[in-house]
Formats: sequence, C-alpha cells, structure tokens
Amino acid sequence: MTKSRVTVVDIARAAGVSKSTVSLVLQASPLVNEQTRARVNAAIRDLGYVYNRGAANLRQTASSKIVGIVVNDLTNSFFAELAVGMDIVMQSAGFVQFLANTGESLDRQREVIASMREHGISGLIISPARGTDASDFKPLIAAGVPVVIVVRNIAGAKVSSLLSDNYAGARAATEHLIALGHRRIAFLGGFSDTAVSADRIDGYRDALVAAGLSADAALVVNSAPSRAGGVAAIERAMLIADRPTAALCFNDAVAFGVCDGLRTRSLEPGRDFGVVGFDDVIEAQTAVPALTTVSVDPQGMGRRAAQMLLKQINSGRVEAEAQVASVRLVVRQSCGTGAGQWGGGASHDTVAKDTMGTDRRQHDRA
Amino acid sequence: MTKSRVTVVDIARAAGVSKSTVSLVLQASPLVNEQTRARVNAAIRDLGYVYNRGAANLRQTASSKIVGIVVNDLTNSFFAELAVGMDIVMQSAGFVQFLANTGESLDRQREVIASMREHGISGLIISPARGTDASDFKPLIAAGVPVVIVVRNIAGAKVSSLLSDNYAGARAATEHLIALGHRRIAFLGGFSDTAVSADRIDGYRDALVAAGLSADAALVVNSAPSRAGGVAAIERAMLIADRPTAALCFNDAVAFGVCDGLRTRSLEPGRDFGVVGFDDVIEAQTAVPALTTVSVDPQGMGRRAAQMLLKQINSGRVEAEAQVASVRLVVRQSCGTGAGQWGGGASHDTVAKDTMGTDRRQHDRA
DNA sequence: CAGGATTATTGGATCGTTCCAAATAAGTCA
DNA sequence: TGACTTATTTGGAACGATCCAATAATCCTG
Repeated sequence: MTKSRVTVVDIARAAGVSKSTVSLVLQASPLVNEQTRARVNAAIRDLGYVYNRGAANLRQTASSKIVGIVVNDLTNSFFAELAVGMDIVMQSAGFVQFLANTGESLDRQREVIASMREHGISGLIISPARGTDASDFKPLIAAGVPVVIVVRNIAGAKVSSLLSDNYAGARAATEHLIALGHRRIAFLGGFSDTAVSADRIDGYRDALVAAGLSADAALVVNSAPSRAGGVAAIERAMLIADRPTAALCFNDAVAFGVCDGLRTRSLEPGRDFGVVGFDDVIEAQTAVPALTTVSVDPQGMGRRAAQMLLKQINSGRVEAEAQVASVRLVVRQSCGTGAGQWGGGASHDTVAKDTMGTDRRQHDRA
Repeated sequence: MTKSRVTVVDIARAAGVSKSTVSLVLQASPLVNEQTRARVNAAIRDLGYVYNRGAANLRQTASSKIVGIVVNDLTNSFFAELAVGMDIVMQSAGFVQFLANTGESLDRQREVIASMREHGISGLIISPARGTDASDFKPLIAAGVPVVIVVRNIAGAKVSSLLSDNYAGARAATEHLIALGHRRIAFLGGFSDTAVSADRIDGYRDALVAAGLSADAALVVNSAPSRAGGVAAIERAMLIADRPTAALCFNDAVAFGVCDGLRTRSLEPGRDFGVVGFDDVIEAQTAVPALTTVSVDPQGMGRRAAQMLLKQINSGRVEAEAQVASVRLVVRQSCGTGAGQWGGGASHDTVAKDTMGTDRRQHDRA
C-alpha cells in the first residue's frame, strides 16, 4: 500500500532517457538539451518524484545541507530569537536544521550531538550547556565538521565563536546607574561560575570601583537566569542590611522577574527602584515600564552565527575565528527617566553607549 | 586532509571480521559471539567510527528517525514551549527533529516541507500557517508520511490533529468574568478568520447570550496575536463608546500587551480592568498581576502531539485520529480577586472549571 | 561416527544518486 | 568524404549499511 518510492530510474523510464540524464536535469546542468529537460521535468511532476538527499549524500563529495543547532533553553526568549535568526539565514541558504534543547544537561547534549553526527550534519552551532569542556569538540574537529560556539565561551576550544561583549555592556549599564545617582547597585541573577556571568560581573565591578564605589560582594545575588529566578533574587536582595536602590540583572528574563517581585512589595520599578536588563528581547520594548537594557540583538546574533557557519561550510576550510558582537545600552523607562529622584534621563529609546569592540577577529590555523 | 570517513569495512578489517558481522554488532544482534562483539566494539571506539544513518536509510525498510516540526512563530512562548515538549519526547525516543519557523508565510512553509521530505522525515508535526489548505497535505498522505496537525485545525485534512478545546475554554473564561459582575466584556486580539479565533469567539459569544447579555460586535477587536498586538487592541477598545470593563484575550501574549496598554493609561489590570488570557505560558504565573488564563499546557500538548506521531510511525498504519485536549481556567489575580469591585474571587491558582471534552477520538480509515 | 541441530560468520546484491569515461549524434572545415 | 569539433547522452562503478541465503564451525545424540 505504501507504494515504493519513485526514483530517478522511474523518471528516466517515463521520459525515455537514462538515469544519468535525469541526474543532470536535477542539478540544472547546462549540458542537457532543452526539450529533454522539459520532458524530464514533466515526468518528475507527473510521478510526484521526491529527491532523495540521503542517497546523494553517500558520495563523499556532497554537502548534506543539514546543520545542527543546540541551545540550552528554548523557552527563554533570548534563545528562541537566536534560533529564529539562524532559521532565517539557513532557510534561505537552502539548509535545514536540527534543533535540540539541552536544558543544561550535558548528557542530553552529548547524545544529541552524536545523533546529529550520525545524520551527517555539515556544521553545528551550539550554545554549550554549563560544564561543557573544550575536549568535547575534539571529535567534531577531527572529522572536519565546522562548529560555531555562541553566547557562552568555552576556553581552549579550537572552534569559532560569536560572543557578545558582556564586559563592556555590563560596565556601560552600571555606569548609567551610577550617573543617575545610585550608590548601592546590585547584580542579580545568573550563576557566577559561567563565563558570561563572570564577564558581566567584572564589568559591573570595574564600573563601581572606577567611580570610587565599593564593590560589596553581598550585592551579587545568584539565581536561575529565568523570570522565576529574578523574583527569588530580588527577594533576597531586599533582605540585605543596606538595601540596594537599583540592580543590573543578568538578563531580561531576570529583570522581568525582578519587576514582578518589586510590585508584590508595592515598589514600582523605574520609580522606586532602578532595573536594567541584558539582551533586549522583544518584550523589553513593550513591557511597562519599558525595560532599560543592554541590547544584544539576539536575532541578529543568530543570523550572524549562521553566516559564520555557512562561510566555513562553503569554504571547506575549518578556520577558527572569534568574533565579539558589540552591544549597546538602550535607555528606556525602568531606571527612572524624566522626573525621578535620580535626575532626568533621556526620553525614548536613547542609545547611550555603544561598545566599540566589534569584530575583533582572531585567527587560528586550521 | 579531511580524512575519508571510517566505514563498517574499516572496522571489519581492524577487528578481523566481515562487514556483515560489524553490522550485526551495530544492531546489537544476539547472534554474535561475545568476544567478537567486544573486539568489534573496541575497533569502533579506536577508529572513532560514526554510524552513517543516511546510508542505512537507503534500504526502504528502515525508518529515518527524523521528524519535521513546523511552527509559525517560535518567538511566541506558546510555540517555544510546544516545541520543547516535542523535543523531550522525540529525544528520548531516539529521534532527531528538523525545526522550522514559517512566520505565517505559506511559501516558506511549502519550501520547508519539501526540503524536509527530501531529507526523508518519517513524520511531520505542523502548526499550519494561516491560509494552509487541506490539499497541501495530499502529497504527504500519498507518500505514507504520518502528519499531526496541532493548534490550528485545517478543515478536511485527512491527517491526525491535536487541538485544544477553544470553545469550552473561551466560554468558561467568559462565564467567569460574567460571574464577577462584568457586563461589557471585550474579546481582544487574534484574527477572526482563523479557526482557533473563530472557536474562541463562539465560546465567548455563547456565554454572553446564555447570560442574557448582548454580544456587541464592536467589542471584538482583531489584532496580531502578539504582545504588540495586545497593546494596539486595548487602545482601540478604549475608544468604544460604551467602554468594556474586562476582556478575554486571544492568547497570553495579547493579554500581557493589554496589561501594558492599561498601565500606560494608568489603569491597573485586575483592579481597574479584568484581563483573562489563553494558553497559560510560564510567565503567566510569575507576572504581576498573575494572569488569570485558560491553561492549555503547551508543553504537555507538545509531548502529546509527539506521542501521537510516534505511535503512527511505529505502527506503520497511517490512521487519522482527532484529539481534543481539555483546558482549564486558572484563576489568578488579573481579574480582581479579593476585594475588587466585582466581588471576591478565590485566592490562589484556583482551578475553576475543567472542560470535560478530553480525548474524544474519531477515526478515519487509512 | 554419520546425520541433524545449533551457533557464528560471511559474500554478494541492493537501496537511490553522482560522476567519470566513453559513446553517439550532429555539424564544420578543408 | 574523412578528420575534427561540439553538443548530448549513457552505462557502469562507486558511496555505506542491511539482509538473505549460504557456509563454516561446534555440539549433540542415538
């Protein structure tokens, strides 16, 4: 009942040519006569032929036109947007993508990468789970599969990476809060054992000391990098003896959670407490108050990562390249603009600072 | 330089057996001697062999262990969670998934499905883009590829579907608002030309007329089913002569937008205006005020859809089955619980009503 | 110990496509 | 007309794993 598939041979028979000719037509080769081409194409339509890429991929020259994408938490808008950005570029390049969510599980990550390799991915973009080791990429490198690490750095991994300028972003955001008059500024959310978190905390600390403020370790509160984590973090932050008056949050999800937590204590974010996020997910603009945040442009980052991977796939050379995406502070309403007690700010979506570290490149040999 | 791949023949040579034996080991066949198996496995490890599923899939008996997932808008938490639910089930079943985002584009949808077919998916789960026609699934059906339609119904499509009970959910939510004393209730967001929207509006209307209230067509405001759309919808709703005092929103994203829009007008959702969402995405619980919404459990729905598809793939029979997932109204804070002017409600995450239409099944012949 | 059952192993042939070398057809030139 | 292009077309032989039928090795059992 499930009829056996239609193959090039069937097409060849129907069009009265050889399978080789059909193959040439499929590849849009200029060698084939126009009438023959038309006849073959008609047969293809009539018989409902579907190209079997798996068969074609057997010959070791071909590219599978499949890439793998591995992320930690698709329910986080940041990763969802990142994935959408990649999807856009991959789709228009004629690639199709495996997408897997690890939920920070190293086991799942390992399994999923293995599975993708069996299916012959020609490249991989990964936001590695916490605890991923540089050696985990060895087999991929040995097999000549291009890899692009995004968002989180893995020290010592000899593969390409695209990271945002976390240090500069956090520093600019902290400086903004200081300029508004804040003296007790907390850093909320995230786990400080990750590279991303460490970089942001460094930027935050350096801004504080540069302004002659003390970097009180108690003001750094770890929590899950999620909305729920933000609620928990602000609760703990409010128990600190000398309360903070503002916070730089690990990401926008945490920032939204912090706003929620403030409201349950009848504090209005922006008026009674300054909140800055990180990422600039779409909701950041429409939320009330609109979130002041460090814009990372997740979708753009996804597109860029996809382009980096495609470049490597197409060039054939696997040449590690480290790119840093610049970020910019977008000032909105969540830190008290207008007539707040911390002085007047700009009015609407003002870009305060652009980190100029864009596109520093660093090449390793293949 | 990119060394040619390691194949079963290489393993065979290294282990001093034939390729057939290696194949048996790969399939964990009990026919092979323990010592031989050990020797082969050692060779597999030593040479860094990776199984080539593409080659195996050539023989028409095998299943590709790949499924396709097509959604409209991954940046919407509802779809992201849906995808995560599917991912969980597929991963543990040893499947790997193509994921593509259509952004409601029929062209992209067509291309992406074609591409997935060329790569030999053994099944497809799709939340069809607006305007998808039942005939679009003909080729898939003819080829014996199981399809599960989720979220949005396509009338006349002879494939399985998993939909939520939109009518019952909307009706229950509307009845809840009426019970709280509301008389002018709006329906905000979504496009009424989609089946989902139509069903929800039907439930909303029927609840109104059953309560002896007039169903004023002006109170139904279309908009994009997004946060931004919600902002736009509430703005238009506030221009209506006889203003509504509450709204049932097309989905949670719209509901959040409505809350945002209310706040910019200095109206506090829950106190000054009743808001009910639809979907129950994760943020619904942590948002302030916590959103009263119709819980669809998107992740659970994703899991269930994945199971439906796997069942069909494994059984071999392609038997269309229509399932309706029951929904329940989760009462939280966004419609004025406690001492609101519309009477006291329950306190915390109360389940008000469970639609009992679960798992009505309807079989078509294969 | 012949014959039968059991246990392990193994050559092809096969899946659907690509690609090379070679063949054929058609035209060109002297 | 024969040699020589140029334009089309075409049989195989891969690619890597599976699977069937057949073989080889071992163990019974009367």
